Amino acid sequence: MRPRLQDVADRAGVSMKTVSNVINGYVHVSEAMRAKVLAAIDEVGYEPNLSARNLARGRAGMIALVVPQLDMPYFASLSMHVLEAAEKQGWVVLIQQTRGDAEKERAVLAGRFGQRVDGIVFSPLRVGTDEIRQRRDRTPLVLLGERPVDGVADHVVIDNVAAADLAVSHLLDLGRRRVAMIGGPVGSTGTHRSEGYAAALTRRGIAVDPDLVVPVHSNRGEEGEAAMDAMLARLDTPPDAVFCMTDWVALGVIRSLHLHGLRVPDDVAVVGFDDIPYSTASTPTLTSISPDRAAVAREAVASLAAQQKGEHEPREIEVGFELVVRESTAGGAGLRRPAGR
Amino acid sequence: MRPRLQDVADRAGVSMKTVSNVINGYVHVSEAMRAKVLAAIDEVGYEPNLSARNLARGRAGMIALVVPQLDMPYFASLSMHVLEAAEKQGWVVLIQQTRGDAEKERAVLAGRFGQRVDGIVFSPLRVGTDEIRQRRDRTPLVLLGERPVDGVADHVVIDNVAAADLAVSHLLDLGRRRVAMIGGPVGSTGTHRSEGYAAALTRRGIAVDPDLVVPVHSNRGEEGEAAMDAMLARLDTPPDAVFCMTDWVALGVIRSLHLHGLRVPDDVAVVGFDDIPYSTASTPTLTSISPDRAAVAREAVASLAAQQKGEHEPREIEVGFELVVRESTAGGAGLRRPAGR
DNA sequence: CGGACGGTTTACAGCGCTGTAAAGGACTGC
DNA sequence: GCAGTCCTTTACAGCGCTGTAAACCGTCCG
Repeated sequence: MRPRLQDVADRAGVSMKTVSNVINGYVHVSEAMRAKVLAAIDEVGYEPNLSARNLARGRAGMIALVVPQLDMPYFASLSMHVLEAAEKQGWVVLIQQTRGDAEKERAVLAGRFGQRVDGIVFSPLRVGTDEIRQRRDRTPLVLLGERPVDGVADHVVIDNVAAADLAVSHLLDLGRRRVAMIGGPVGSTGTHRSEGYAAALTRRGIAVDPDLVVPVHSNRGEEGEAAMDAMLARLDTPPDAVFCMTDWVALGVIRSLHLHGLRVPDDVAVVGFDDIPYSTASTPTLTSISPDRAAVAREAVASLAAQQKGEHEPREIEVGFELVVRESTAGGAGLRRPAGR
Repeated sequence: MRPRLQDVADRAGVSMKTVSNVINGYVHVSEAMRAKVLAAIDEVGYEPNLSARNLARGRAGMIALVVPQLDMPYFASLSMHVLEAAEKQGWVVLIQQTRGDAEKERAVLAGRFGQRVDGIVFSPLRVGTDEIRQRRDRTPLVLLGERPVDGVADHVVIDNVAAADLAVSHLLDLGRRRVAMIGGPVGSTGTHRSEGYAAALTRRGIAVDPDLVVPVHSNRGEEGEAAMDAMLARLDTPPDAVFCMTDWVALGVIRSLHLHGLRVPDDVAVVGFDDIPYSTASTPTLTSISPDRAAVAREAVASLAAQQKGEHEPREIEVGFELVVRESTAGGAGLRRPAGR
């Protein structure tokens, strides 16, 4: 079997607890003792058993991150940041995917992690306020994303209304007037962004034209392309700008425009949302709303830490975003990578 | 405190072990007893403590997945598949990033997971055969990726030489003769792919032209774009095809070609590697080598399961790939999504 | 020189669960 | 009616670690 604490203790001729003290960096251990124990640890090749430690300590040293799907660029990037933020807190991260399955989401709330984790960072697509309120599990929980939570748990978000408003206002500032939107308002994901879209137009005295709004049912590029195709087939005059719910959709939209002989941004300017890494590799590079994902991750982890320390009043935590202007709205002249990273 | 097994037992008026049997689906429990216990579990709101269970069972029910960086599309997608394959085995997954840091990679080998996991899926960038051979930790380990491992541990790979050969042969089949390569051979990542590139050319009696080979130092699109820019600046006649080490690099290359007024694929055909999701959203869509990631994940998890059952002879496990032909080599006529998904 | 004191080490219980082995009951066949 | 058998339930130790409290030990001070 693997060496245990007791084996090290025997080897060094000390008590188990002293070895434990050395391992955990307890201060009042003499230098001689420390050296002797460390040597013994090395000799027997000891590694602590974390299950046992967790049981004894009553803490897991681990949090769960629950996201819809890891190969979606937004969640991949977010996960990366959560891993980093958690590491700084001394937590390792267990990742779980729901694929938007309501049953799996409920299982998360029902305590499927069984005290194996000290907290849960959860990005739900299906479960709502009621189900969250009724959960019995006491594991600290923090929610991400746009679904409303009505103060039943900590919630980290960006102001999607303001972000969409900023994106659309940017298009209007460029002189565009027929601004289409691809990707809303069906499904709650787009609700806030649709709201921002409408707000920006209304402020300039432009009415929302239903002909210029096409919903998509996933965030895939193909969906964006098909939606743009459909819109162009329907209209006599194409829009002069498009606001897209996500960057991936925007890439599809650009593709559609290109295949219809429309130039981006000369004929049609395009803005995306999320600022995925490929924004700078596409042709043209993509203007996009860039949420501060690092901040989302940091705040989420901080929330769990606070809850673990006993904080219990649910908070709504807002983090920043910025508009990164690239070729798909600003064009190519001297702007090959205008505000890129 | 949270309810424990004993609390449920008291409530139901049975022994702890019977409750345990019910929870673990032990067969020889009478229906009446099962119902009584389940009711008690529900009444007190019991959830098993997994740390305690793991300690008692001597198994963790968890594996670690160690990758360089989660926001790289290849690893994001791979991670998704590993999560799914692990779930089928009843394992949850702890994810850790190394960012290619040699120290962190060594820590993985040194047993930093301390029996908290039943196995490790590791995609190393730095550590080599020797370090792996010398590790003392006995946790089952399976390696992914192209670094050679000389039979010191299970290893899941695709045949990168054959894959690159196939990609380049495809370009040659199209009648291209000046086939450039972006992304090798510096750094071991590209070695096999470079080999396949050379093999395909040689087989047709074409010599490798060093002027047509530009290494890149990361897989970012910007690097690909810069590399292509440099090559075009250097050459009198541009290549008529480019084989790129990754899709992301290919997107940058296409961008560079576009900005130099070269048409893809009419003037220059482009092939990528990895088949990232955006391959179908770019303009043009991208021809690419598509490794069977699901198989990689499946085999990796199966390897850990086998090792846990006592299997000890390290194996080299090869999984499949395919060439997905899209617009960047086949062009647009009737081929808008030629061999897409 | 005795007692108080602070630094250092130890003994031991217990975290919550499961494996083992054995006890308890019901049923079977002779 | 009794032993043998099978199904069901229980008792208990122990997984490997840490927290608590107490023991130990040398030093300092009055």
